[in-house]
Amino acid sequence: MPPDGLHRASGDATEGARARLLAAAERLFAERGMAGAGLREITAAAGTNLAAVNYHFGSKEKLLEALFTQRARPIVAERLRLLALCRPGRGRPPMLEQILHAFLRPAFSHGAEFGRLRARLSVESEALYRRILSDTFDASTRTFLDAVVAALPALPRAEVTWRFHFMLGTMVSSMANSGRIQSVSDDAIDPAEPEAVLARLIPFLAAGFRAPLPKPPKPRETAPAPGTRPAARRRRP
Amino acid sequence: MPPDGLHRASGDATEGARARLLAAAERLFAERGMAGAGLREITAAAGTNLAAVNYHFGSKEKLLEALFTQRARPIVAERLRLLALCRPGRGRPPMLEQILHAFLRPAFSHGAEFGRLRARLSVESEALYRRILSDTFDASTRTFLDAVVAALPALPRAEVTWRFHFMLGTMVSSMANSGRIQSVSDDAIDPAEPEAVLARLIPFLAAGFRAPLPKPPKPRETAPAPGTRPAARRRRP
DNA sequence: GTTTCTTTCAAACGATCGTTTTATACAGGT
DNA sequence: ACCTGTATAAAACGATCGTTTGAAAGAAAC
Repeated sequence: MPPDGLHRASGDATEGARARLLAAAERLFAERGMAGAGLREITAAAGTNLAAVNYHFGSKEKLLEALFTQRARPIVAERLRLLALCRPGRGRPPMLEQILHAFLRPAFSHGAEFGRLRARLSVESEALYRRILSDTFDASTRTFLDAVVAALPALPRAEVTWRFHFMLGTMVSSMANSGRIQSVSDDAIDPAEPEAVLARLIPFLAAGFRAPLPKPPKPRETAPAPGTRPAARRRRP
Repeated sequence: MPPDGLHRASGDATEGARARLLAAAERLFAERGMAGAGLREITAAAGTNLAAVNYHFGSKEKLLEALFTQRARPIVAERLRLLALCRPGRGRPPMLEQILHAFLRPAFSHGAEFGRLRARLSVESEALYRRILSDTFDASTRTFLDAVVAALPALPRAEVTWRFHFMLGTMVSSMANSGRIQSVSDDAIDPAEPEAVLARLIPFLAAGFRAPLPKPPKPRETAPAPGTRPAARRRRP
């Protein structure tokens, strides 16, 4: 019988199996996906029995939830710590680059496997995965959206929100491909080091955030190019 | 017995089953992933028998390959067509925004499901999936990288390559989340329309591409922020 | 009609899936 | 020793997986 609902959440000496299961699940979920990584493979990599996952966590899905609630906490904490350290620029709000650094650095410096796993969940459409991501990262993300909005007083909040989502996509995709960009281009580009990625990513994103406002929505009919399908069945509310 | 290797590749009147299987696979692969979507679910959605996939395509993986080689061709063709239409700006090379539009528009206007499927494969690490993406899109992508390099003569090619990868990540993530951005922010942000996304995405990316060069690599130890450790696991606090 | 090729169908194949069950080993408290 | 709760072990559960088989249906040519 399992111990209790929290499954001995307090620190213990015999946490070996739990920790090894979390590490193995992090690696294999990131490599093969949630549906692709089997419990037998995970438990074999962790050196435990097959039943260990259901005993310690309750189910495969609960294992993923426990993995996220553990790995995300230090990332979110360091983000907020770095954000609090941001000093204002010449004007009142902190420099945009500082905010972006506080947001992006913890995401890149807490393990590439977890970054790949986050990227996997971010393209998932199942409700469980979207809820896990939302529960673990939405609060701090909203805090940083507010900070970026404050740092860009010339832009309306809606526009900053768009660009913030673009930034999230760039971040997630860079985390997913961290360590392997070899395709397209034979240039020496080796984003294994988080600092090397951030040194290029932050100026790129900061310039994008500071881009002038695009022209307001011209409601004109642009004739779609030949061969393009309508691409969307839009539901009428 | 299957007809032959190409399985009647030429247009035929009785292509109903093949086409319906491709459409159903596109939707379900995008929704549940390659490992998550079963052949029974796909064939049921297509209105065919379970054995139809193995008869018409040979295997589940071959179905995915056939799906990509069919869906990617019009996208790549329209990309190159729009690129050829790009007119030079004041200087010699075409405007960066025109190039980005030629690259991004076909990706967003050829079906949201296929965009989500591309996003799924882009975070996959298995060799088959990376090869499918590489075979279908790498050639045209390299052409556009060259065009962007030519449009930004002040930047070294390596830096443009970094930013091009950032752009690919933003594009893929925006395709994956097309139609559902509702998280983070309650602002009215509805990226169902491709043109609405492009109108915001292209200025954002163009400004990022035109960002000044980041400071050259500080070759020595820059003291990392306190508390941040280089991605390793840490001991009990 | 028959013959031949193509496509569809129902059924089954072995393998693997997540989960559960049953039993066993090992603690510490009394 | 005895009991009690915790952790691991091996085996089996039913379900689903991708694939294959062999027969039946359909279509066109003769």
